[in-house]
Amino acid sequence: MYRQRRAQVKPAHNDISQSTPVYKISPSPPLSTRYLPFHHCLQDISQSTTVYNDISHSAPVYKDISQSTPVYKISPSPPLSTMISPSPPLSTMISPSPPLSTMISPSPPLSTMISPSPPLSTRLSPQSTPVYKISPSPPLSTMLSPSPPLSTRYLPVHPCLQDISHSTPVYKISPIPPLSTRISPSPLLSTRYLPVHPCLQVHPCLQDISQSTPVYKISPSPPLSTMLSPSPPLAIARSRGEPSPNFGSKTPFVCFGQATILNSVSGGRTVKLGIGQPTTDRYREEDQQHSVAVQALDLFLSLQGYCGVALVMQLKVTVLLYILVLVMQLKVTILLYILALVMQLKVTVLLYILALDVQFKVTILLYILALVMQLKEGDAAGNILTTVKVEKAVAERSGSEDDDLTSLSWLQDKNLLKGINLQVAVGEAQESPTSDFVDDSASEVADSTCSSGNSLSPLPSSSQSSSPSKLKHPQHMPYDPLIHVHSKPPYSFSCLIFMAIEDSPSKALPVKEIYSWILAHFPYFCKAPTGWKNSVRHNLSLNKCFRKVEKAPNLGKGSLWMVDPVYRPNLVQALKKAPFHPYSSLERVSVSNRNRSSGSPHQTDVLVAKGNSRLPNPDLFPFLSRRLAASTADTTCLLSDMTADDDVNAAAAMLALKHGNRMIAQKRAEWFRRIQVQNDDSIPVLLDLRKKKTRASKIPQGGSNERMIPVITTSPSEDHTYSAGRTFTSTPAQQPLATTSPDEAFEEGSESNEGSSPGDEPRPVCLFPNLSLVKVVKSSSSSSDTEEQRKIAEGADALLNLAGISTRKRSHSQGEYHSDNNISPSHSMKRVATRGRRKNSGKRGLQRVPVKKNVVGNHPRGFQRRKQSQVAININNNNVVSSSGNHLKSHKGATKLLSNHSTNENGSIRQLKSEDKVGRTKR
DNA sequence: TTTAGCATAAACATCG
DNA sequence: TCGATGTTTATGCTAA
Ligand SMILES: [Mg+2]
Repeated sequence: MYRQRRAQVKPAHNDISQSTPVYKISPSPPLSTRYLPFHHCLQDISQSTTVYNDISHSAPVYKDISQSTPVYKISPSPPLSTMISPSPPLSTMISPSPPLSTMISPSPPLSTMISPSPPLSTRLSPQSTPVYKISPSPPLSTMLSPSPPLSTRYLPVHPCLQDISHSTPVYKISPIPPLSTRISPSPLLSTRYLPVHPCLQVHPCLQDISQSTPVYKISPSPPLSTMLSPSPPLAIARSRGEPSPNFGSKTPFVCFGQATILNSVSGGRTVKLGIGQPTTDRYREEDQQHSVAVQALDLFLSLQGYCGVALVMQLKVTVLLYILVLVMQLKVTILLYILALVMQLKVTVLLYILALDVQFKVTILLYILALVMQLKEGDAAGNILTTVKVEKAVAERSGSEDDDLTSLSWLQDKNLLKGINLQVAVGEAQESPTSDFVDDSASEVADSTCSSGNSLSPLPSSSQSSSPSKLKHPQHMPYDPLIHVHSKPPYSFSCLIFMAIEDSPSKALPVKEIYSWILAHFPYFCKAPTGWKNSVRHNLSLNKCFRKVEKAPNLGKGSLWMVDPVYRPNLVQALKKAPFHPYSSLERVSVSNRNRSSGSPHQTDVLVAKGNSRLPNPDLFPFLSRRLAASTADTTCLLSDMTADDDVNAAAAMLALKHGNRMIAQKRAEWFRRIQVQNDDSIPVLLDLRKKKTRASKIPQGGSNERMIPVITTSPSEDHTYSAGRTFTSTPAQQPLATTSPDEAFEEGSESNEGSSPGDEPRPVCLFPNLSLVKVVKSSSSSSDTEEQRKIAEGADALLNLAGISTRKRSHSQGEYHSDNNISPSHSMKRVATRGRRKNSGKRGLQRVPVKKNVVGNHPRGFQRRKQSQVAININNNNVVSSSGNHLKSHKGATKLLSNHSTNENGSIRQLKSEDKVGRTKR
């Protein structure tokens, strides 16, 4: 089948591959930015010869492989994310022109790669026949304890290796310790192992290179999301309107249906597999190593395809590097992209492979990192950088076979997806180690209407790209915004905005920058309908968590938006509730594994706070990571110390502060201090930007000892949404200090008017039903104010500042137009005038006729309902315009209406909606 | 069924 | 005048 497809490869690809150096990855910046950078262990092996020389020169001391004593252990590489993020274009790295030494940056101490620490030479013993075995210290069995049969993970060894092994040292390449072990101590690492494609199944030639023991193992890679998310360049490029990385015919990587072996850097030949030509025949004309390589490659290719093989071989020295990358998409195109890098310098070589798949609506990326150590005698010039790319499209696939191939049926065949109906719900395949990757395609299946079936281009077609999936990314699978560009991010706009602002150095961004950030980090929006910008603005305006601050008039139009520090914890919490918040990916996997093993595969969205592991990737979110570090610590403290009733505990802490209760737990105080410090960080910015809003003028201090602290709730209902204002429930009567004008009285009441009504439904923060601001009186009796107290007081001050801000009615409240003279009085007057004009002109309110898309007959859908709701709107508007909050409160029905409306300003007239439904039902 | 949360669309105003 | 920005309202969907 695959051979057939290879025969169908477009000539253009062939031409390109022949006319341009294939190994020159891509001159196109967008594409290059997507490539993975060299791992540090790849860097400059040529210069860090210390260790290698030891090894190479002391070849005779090597132990015999027969002794099966682990000699080398290839230590796992650092988190891939650190390798990927700020990478220079790979093209610059892989370009054949520069010598390898120039490509390799200085010294990644190989010693750091090789563990345990004792020098290699000390652990090597001479042998007459230098057969080297590179194996990890722990037995494979211990490393792979709960994992599927090892045989499924072993890399095949081509017979060519056996031959070479006869004359040259054969190195046994030990498996890399699971990356996950470095990420999380989850015991269930096996579930993270990547499946091995059938073509990777143990080949007979694998058997017994030396001891009939498995030689290769594909080390599991960390979650893709953690590995691949960082690549902002691509997203940035997209956000700037630059064309998306084109894997089309101009890119040498796109060699559909053919395999290309590149031997570069050392001036090796470039050998290509001609389309439709027997690859083996061609390569038999090559020299030995190429022939071997080709044979191996051909073998793998002939085993069903879907695999990429990277082989690096050097004469008389054997290195096998093997990597599989699998990309699948249902019924459409499959792009398989593999980059394998192998460098040799007398000794070890690193193999590095990136597999990338970009596919419309279905994107599966498999990423595998392989490390191969290689020993070679003498020849220091034997550096070989070999890149093998096998890219393959199955656009022509049709019929059931396509489905089979694209629906991970081979996984089922291999019992990796036991009994999972991929067609129905691959997402159910939680038991599969590949479910994380499978689900994407599965999730896309539902709305996949793009079965063009003929799209060789890995990029989505125009029609495809115009209709990105509006379905949110499924929660049970890792999400990478840069990979799942067709899945709606599982973050709310609030979270997106929050992340954007937090990721900015100044913690304040204009809306345009927020757009840019979102575009850069979530390319989904590049092709999403433009309404999302409206949503962003809408969210900024309506969400109390975000505050508009004036910026210098010469900075252009618009304002800066920043996170209200008061609500920031809510946003943080909301972000953490997101299925794949930036700092959840790592632990998420372990949690997921845990759940899988415990038989609760569908609870993978449950996040477990695990301290610093929640921190965002600093490469991804440089500022956000720093910024959230403190809050993470706070949260960790909270989560670890506080019970589920965080709000209650927080409130208790507040009470303790209020009463000077020294009984407050040390950790609570510590947390509070941290909050204070954290807020102190932000307050100056906010206050500075909000100079016109002097808290002192609005919030009576009530004496030097009195402080008011906002109660920060963690109630889910008050996270960060429009109703976040409920967090600060305060009524004029009960919070007179916070009210200096009738307008403000209404504002406070309008936000939580039911709070003043006895018997109202309890609210989460109703531990202090009327206290959004808790007076904290610095205990005069505590004459021996400790430093801690002072800090607490400062924190209280800071929070008081925030309270001063928070107690002010925000601009989105119409009442503010009357009362807020601090922000641009002229502006306020304009607003007032505008509102009056609006009302008089009748453009709004009752006479506004929303344009509905869905109409029934000649009437917009919900016509009657709208008429009814408009009455409510009228009521509401009247109320607002007259600022007669009390009037509404006096009206029971209206109070109820406002109760709903005030708690969810966006969900306006829900009460009427329900009433209307009832009415219609009656009718 | 109700409610809250969220998204989306749209109208409209303001401003550079 | 136009586009970006900001506000507000309306409505639908979904999950709890
Ligand atoms: Mg706001």
